[in-house]
Amino acid sequence: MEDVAGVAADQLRSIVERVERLEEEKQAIAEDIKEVYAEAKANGFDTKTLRKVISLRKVEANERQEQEAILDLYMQALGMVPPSA
Amino acid sequence: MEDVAGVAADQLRSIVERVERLEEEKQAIAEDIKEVYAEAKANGFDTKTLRKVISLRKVEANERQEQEAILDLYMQALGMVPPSA
Amino acid sequence: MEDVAGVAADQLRSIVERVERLEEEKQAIAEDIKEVYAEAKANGFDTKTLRKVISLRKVEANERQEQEAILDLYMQALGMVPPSA
Amino acid sequence: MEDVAGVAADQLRSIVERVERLEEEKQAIAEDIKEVYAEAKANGFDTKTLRKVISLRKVEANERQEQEAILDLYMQALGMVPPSA
DNA sequence: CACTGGAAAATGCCGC
DNA sequence: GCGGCATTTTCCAGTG
Repeated sequence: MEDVAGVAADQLRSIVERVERLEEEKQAIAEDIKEVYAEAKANGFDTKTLRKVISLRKVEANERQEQEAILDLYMQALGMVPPSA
Repeated sequence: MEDVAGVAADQLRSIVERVERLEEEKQAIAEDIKEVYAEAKANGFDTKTLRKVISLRKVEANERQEQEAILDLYMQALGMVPPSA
Repeated sequence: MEDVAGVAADQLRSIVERVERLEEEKQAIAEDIKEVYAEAKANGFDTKTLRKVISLRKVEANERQEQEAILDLYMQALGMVPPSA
Repeated sequence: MEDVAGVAADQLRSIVERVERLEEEKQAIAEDIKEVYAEAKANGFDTKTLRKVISLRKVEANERQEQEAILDLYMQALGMVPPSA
């Protein structure tokens, strides 16, 4: 018989490590972002406004994406192929 | 001069792009994490418990940090320097 | 009927008042806490360290809770029921 | 000699206990507020909008207060007494 | 698909 | 007055 519990334990350890590793990376990037804002502030930019601008751009990007998705849908319905991806 | 309405447009663009790039990376990592959980689930692990385990480990690490921080404070109060960093 | 623009005005007023009342109480307590710290400072205590001590105690309590929560999860996973509450 | 360290320890304990007690009360009130929102939600109100309304009222209250403060200032400058408080 | 719980963002506060 | 930190609020993903 295989060492079932041992295998599960190994898997578990692997999962936990992978997640923790990824979360560390994510955290590191979050800190990079904070640094960018700090630098921007040091250069006289208002971070609150900056955040709002970036947030707005994200919303617009989402909307654009949705519109493209709808467009693709229509094109598929018409038997047309989408431009690229 | 490249200023538009009194702000350095180039700088602004650079900041926005850097933040957006970093946020994309962050998002990509978040998706990687989701994949790990999905795979774990497919292998029979209970994701809720997994998340709790990882959360607990984080809390424990956090407590260790807090203890160190307070130790440093005590040492400062006693006029001792904390050991290097 | 007391509805204005489709909403129950009386109910709305009641909700808003209750929340605002509670927020006032909360704020009052926050000020009490500040007073305690101010008094402590006046008696020669270092507030930063005090805050850290209290914070650490909170983290410890929190970890205990997390451990109990995960224990419950394990017991559930093993088909055992947690001991009442 | 008085038991200096002992006295300080007593004071410290007292401070910590008072703060923790107050924070518990604050937390209890926070939970009451959540309950009010939950109840409101159960009655069909949109909590996000409710929060916004209450937030707006708070801002307006602040503004009113500031205006009154200015008014008091002017009245003092003119040798007039403020109405009550 | 609504709800709960946890992560992220925003705000306010304290100390320097 | 500002920078960092803690709290609070908001948002979003996961769950049932």
